[in-house]
Amino acid sequence: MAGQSALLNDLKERGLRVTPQRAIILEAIEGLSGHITAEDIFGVVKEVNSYISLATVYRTLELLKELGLITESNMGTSTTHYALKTHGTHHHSVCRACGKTMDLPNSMFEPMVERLQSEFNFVADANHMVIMGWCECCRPEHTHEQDN
Amino acid sequence: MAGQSALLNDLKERGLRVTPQRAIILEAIEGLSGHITAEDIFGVVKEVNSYISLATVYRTLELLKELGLITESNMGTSTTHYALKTHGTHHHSVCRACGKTMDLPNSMFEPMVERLQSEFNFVADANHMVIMGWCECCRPEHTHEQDN
DNA sequence: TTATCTGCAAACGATTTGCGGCAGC
DNA sequence: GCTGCCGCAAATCGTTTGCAGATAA
Repeated sequence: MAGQSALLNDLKERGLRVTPQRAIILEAIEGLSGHITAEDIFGVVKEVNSYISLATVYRTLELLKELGLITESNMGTSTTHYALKTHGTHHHSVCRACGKTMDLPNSMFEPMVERLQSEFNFVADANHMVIMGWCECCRPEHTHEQDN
Repeated sequence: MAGQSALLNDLKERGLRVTPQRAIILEAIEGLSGHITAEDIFGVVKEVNSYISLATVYRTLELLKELGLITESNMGTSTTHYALKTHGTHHHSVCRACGKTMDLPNSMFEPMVERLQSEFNFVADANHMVIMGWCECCRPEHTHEQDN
């Protein structure tokens, strides 16, 4: 909508080449909000130009990761999910049984993040944390025995 | 040392076959403490009997997972790490830069786990959580801009 | 005996890479 | 025109699976 993608400007500033492929891929990433996979991006990209290869999508994701513009997260599947850093700080729960995900507010994690910092000198990557577990519907029996 | 592995007894009780392969694999898992990979186990197993295949290691891990005797976790690499449920409740921080891991006490997460349960009806898998971030030595600049 | 387990090797899905050609700058 | 980028196809890595033979119960 802004005519020029914010990510694209970032590339220019750093002296990297702005190619049509990169423009299309970056636009796809900005269009698909939330946590997306390389295949999600590839799907959108193909509709714009079917000659762009999946390898280029991966290479661009790798680049954006290095530039610190996107974050990677593992949602419990074999596929890596990506999200824009600007997507805002929030987190996810993923049900191990049914796979359902929920958004969790940052406030849920703030106290823990602060304690990690003050007590362990560890700066948690508090952008897109993923907590595995079981949702309301899928609670198994062996979740009670957590008291050792 | 105990003559009979606890895991092995569990298999028997459930009417599953106790094969030499399983005995060797279970012993290896109990011998290697902490978070281990399929290859770690395979390495130990091979020294006892070099004919046991990696596929059997994976099949046994799958079985133990189904029985709820081990937990799986993703430590930020492409390789899955496994740990005995009896290993005790504790968690890990993993540095995205240098890969260093630290053990974190359960107390660090308890308040959060309780809030997840009471406010979201979500039972977190609070056995071996992994928090990605940056350790003392590797703190990058872009960890300061977390105030949106 | 017989259902379960095994080894092997091939299949798998996600991701990476080598290479020759192409195109931003 | 140089260098960085691309598409392609093959390689990689961790993990899974089909099958036919072996073996615990």
